[in-house]
Amino acid sequence: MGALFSPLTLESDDLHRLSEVVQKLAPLHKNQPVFHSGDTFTSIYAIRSGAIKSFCVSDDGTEQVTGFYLPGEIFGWDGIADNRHKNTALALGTTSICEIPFTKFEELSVTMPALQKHFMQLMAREISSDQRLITLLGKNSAKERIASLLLSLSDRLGRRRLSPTRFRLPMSRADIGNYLGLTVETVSRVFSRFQAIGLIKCDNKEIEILNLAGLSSLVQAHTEA
Amino acid sequence: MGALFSPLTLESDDLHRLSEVVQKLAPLHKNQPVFHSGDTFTSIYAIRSGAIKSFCVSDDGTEQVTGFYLPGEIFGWDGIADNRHKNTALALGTTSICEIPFTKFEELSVTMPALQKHFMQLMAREISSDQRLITLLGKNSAKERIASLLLSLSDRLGRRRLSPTRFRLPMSRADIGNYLGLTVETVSRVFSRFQAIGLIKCDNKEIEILNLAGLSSLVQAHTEA
DNA sequence: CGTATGTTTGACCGTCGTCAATTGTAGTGG
DNA sequence: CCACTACAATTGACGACGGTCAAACATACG
Repeated sequence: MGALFSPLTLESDDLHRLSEVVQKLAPLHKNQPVFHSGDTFTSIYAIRSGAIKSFCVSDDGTEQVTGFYLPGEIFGWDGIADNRHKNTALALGTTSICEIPFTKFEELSVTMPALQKHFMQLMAREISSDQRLITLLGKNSAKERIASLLLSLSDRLGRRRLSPTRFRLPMSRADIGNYLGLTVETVSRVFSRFQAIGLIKCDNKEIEILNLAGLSSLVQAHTEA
Repeated sequence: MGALFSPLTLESDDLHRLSEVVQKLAPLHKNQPVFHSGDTFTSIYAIRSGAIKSFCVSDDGTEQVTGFYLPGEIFGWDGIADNRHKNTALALGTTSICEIPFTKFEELSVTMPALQKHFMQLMAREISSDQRLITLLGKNSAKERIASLLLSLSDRLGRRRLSPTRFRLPMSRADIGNYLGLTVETVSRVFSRFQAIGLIKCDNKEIEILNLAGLSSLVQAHTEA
C-alpha cells in the first residue's frame, strides 16, 4: 500500500545526477525560514536532517499547513507557476538542507529529456498526494486522520532506515491540527485515547507505536469494500 | 481574488499552437466515460460544451470526486506519473470534447521550451487549486464550502461569456457532497437555506444567484483579518 | 405510464469545536 | 541554578453542526 502524504524523495538515478549542482546550506535552527511566501522562486531543497513545515496564508490571514518534510524528502517547488513561492517553509527544529538551483535544473532538462519527464512525474505525484489528503479531510474522522498521519510518518522514517515505531514528532499539536483540519484539543484528545487503548505510547512529542496493525485497521475503517 | 477550484483553461498562445494536433471527438452522452481509472494515459482533453466529472476510487472502494470541468477547461492529465490514469472521467450530460495527444505535446515541447515550462505551470496551478480545496475542507463549514463552489462555477462560467448568475448545475447533489466532503442531505439543506435567505433561487438543478455579494461574504466569514 | 433515481425534509444523536481552567514544557534573565 | 514567564499540551463541560436513518416527494428515463 502507498503511504499517505508521502512527498518526493531523492531516489532516482536522474536526480542523483543533480548532486553536482547541490549546495549544502548552513544548518537552520527552530522557526528559521528557508523561504517566505512571495519570495522569488530560485531553488528546490532536500532535507539532510531535521524537519520542515510548509504553509500558506490565505487572503484573510488564515494559515494552512500544506506539508511536513522529513530527511531525504524534497520541498520548495511550489511557485514554479509564477516564479514566486506561495508557501512559507520553516524549520521545525535544528535542520540541515541542500539547495538545488532551479536554473541548473532547467539546463540539465534540455540535454536530459528524461529528467524533464521525471520532474513532471514528481509533480503529478504531489497532486495525487494532495488528492489523498482531500479524501482524508472529506471522508474521515479525527481518529482516522491522525492514525493516517502517524502511519505516514512511520512509513517515511522507516524508508530512511530510522525506527518506524519510536520517533519524536517534529511538529506541534497545533501544526498537526492545522494540517488535518482539526483543533488542538481534538488532536490532544485523540492522542490520549490512542494511548489509553494501547495503540501508542506517547510522552509529549515522543511517540512509540505499540500496535501498528491496530492503527492501520483504523484507517478506512468505516467503509469496507 | 482568485477563484477557488479553477482548473486550467486554454488561453495562452502556446496552447493555441496546439490546435493543429487537436481532434474533435464524437459527442458523449450522460455517464459515458472519457477514460477509466487504470487506462493507459495517451491524451489530455479540452471541453467544448457540456461538463465532466473526474473521480478516483480508493483501495476500499470509496469514490472521491476530484473535479468538475466546464467548457474551455482542460482535464485528463493525471496519470502522467506512470502513464496510467488514476481518475475516471465521466460526462455529466451531453458533452463534446477535444483530444490532445500527449506524444504530440511532448514533441512540441522539445522545439518549444516555453511550452514545457507552461505545462509545468499548469500542473503547479492544479496543485495550488488542490491546496485551496484542502483549506476549504479543513477549515470551512458546509455553508462556506457550498458558497465557494457556487461562486467558483459562477466565475468560471462568466469567463466563458456565459451567465454568471443563471445556470444549470451539471452535477448531482451527491456529486457535490462527495466533492466537498458532505452528505447529500446536508447539501440539500444548505441549498434550501440559501434560498430561504434569498441568496439564491433554486429549482432542482436550475440555479439563479440573487445575492452574489452575500454569497461572497459567507466565504471566509468566520476568520476576519 | 411506471419504475428507478435523485431530491427534500424531519427527527435524532454523535463527533468535534468552543470556552475555560490546569498542568507541563521550554527558553530567559536574575 | 533557580525563578519567572511564555508557550504548549491536557482535560472537562457544553453545545452546535452535520451525519445517520427514515419517509415523502420530484424527476427522468425506458
